[in-house]
Amino acid sequence: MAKAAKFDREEVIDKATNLYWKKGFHATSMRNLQDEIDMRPGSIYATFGSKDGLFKEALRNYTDMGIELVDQYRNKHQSPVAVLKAIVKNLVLDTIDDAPNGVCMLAKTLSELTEVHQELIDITRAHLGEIADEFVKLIEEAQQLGEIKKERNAQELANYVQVQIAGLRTFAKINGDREMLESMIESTFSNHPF
Amino acid sequence: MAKAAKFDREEVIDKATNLYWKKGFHATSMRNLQDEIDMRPGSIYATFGSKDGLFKEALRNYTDMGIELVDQYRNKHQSPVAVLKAIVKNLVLDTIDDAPNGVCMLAKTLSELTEVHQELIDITRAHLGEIADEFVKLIEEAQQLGEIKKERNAQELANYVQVQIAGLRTFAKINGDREMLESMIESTFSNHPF
DNA sequence: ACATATTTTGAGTGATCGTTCAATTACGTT
DNA sequence: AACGTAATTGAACGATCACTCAAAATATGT
Repeated sequence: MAKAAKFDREEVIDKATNLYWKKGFHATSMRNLQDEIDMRPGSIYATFGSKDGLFKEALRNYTDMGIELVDQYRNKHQSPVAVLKAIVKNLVLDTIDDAPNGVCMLAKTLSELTEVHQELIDITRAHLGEIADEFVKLIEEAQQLGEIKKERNAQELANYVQVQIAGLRTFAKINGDREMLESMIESTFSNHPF
Repeated sequence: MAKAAKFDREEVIDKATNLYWKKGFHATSMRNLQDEIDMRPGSIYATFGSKDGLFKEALRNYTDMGIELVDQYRNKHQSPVAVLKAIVKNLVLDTIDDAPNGVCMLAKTLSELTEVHQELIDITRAHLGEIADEFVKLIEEAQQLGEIKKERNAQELANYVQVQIAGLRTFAKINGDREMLESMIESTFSNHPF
C-alpha cells in the first residue's frame, strides 16, 4: 500500500449529483464539475473514468437518496398511504426551492438523452423501476392493513403514483403556487384510485 | 428590392423545431442545425439572430402546432370531452414513435433550462399557458353541454389535464406498453374529476 | 531515511462550440 | 445590359468541450 485518496468519495459524488441534477447531463461540463468537486481532471478520470462514469455514480446516488427518503417517511408515519402522500408532497413541494432542481433527476435524464446515450437511459429506467418497487411495497402493506382494496393491482397503483409525481413536478415549473399544488395532491389521494 | 430569400421559412423552422425537440436546446449545435435545415451560418444568423432566436421560433412553431391539433380534433369529435381525450391519447400514444420525442418540447425545455436562459423559460411557460387556455375553452364548452358539472373550476380541470399529460408522457419513457397507457388514459377520463 | 506504490497536478490534445464578416452570388429595377 | 441591393457563402475567430499523460507530490512499509 502506498497512498490513500485524499478526497471524500461520498462528498464528491453528492456534489456531482447536485450539479448534474441542476444543469442536466449536457449542460454540465467537466470544467463545471472540476470546480464543484475540487478535483483536477486527472484525478476525476482516474477515479470515475469519464463524464458518463461520473454521471452513472450520480444516478445511483440520486436513486439511493430517493429510496432512503421512503425509509425516513416510513418511520415518521404509521399508515403506508400517509407515507406515500408525504413522499409526494416532499417531492412536489419541497424540491421547488430546497433542491438543485424541481424535477426528478431521473425524469429529467430520460427527457434529455437520446439513443446516443442508450446505456444511461437504460440505467435511468431501471432506477425509476426500483423506486416504483418501493411504492409497490407500500401499497401492498396498505392493502394488508385494509387502507386500500385488495382487488387493486399494486403495480398499477404504483405506476399511477409515479405519473402523478412526474406530472405535478412538471406542472410546478409552470405554476409554483404551493397552496394549489397541495390541494392537487390532496385530491389525488382522496379520490380514485385511492 | 433586390433579392428574395431562397429558403422556405416554414420548412426551415419545422426542421429546426424537430431537431430541437428531439435533442433539446443544449445538445443541438448550430452545426447540427446547419446540416438539418441546409443553411450556412451567415444566413441563419442574418435570419434568426442567434441560437436562442431560432429556438424561440421553434417554441412558437411547436406551440402553434399544438393549438392546431386542438382545432383538428374539434372538427373530428362533437363532444368537447371526447376532443380532450383524443388529444391526450394523441400526445401520449402517438408521439412515442411518430414524433421527434415522446415528451412535450415545452416540458422538456422547462426541465432542461436554468436561470441562465430565463427568457426562454418565461416564453415556454407562457406557451404552456396558451395551451392550457385551449383546454379551458373545451372544458367550458363541455360544461355548457352538460358533460361536466358547472360547479367545477375550468382552469383547475385544465391544469389537471396538463398534469396527466406531462405525467403520462414521462411514464411512457419508462414503460411504453401502449395497452397499459391507453387504459391509464381511459381511467383518467372515467373517474374523478371527470 | 529510504524505497515503493499510488494519487494528484495542470498544461496541453484535437475537436467542436456559437458566432462573425468580407467576399461572392443572384435577383429586381432601370 | 448595367446597376444596386440584399441574400448567401464558408473560412475563420476565440472560447470551450471531453479527455490525456508525464511529472511532481505524498503516504505507507521497511
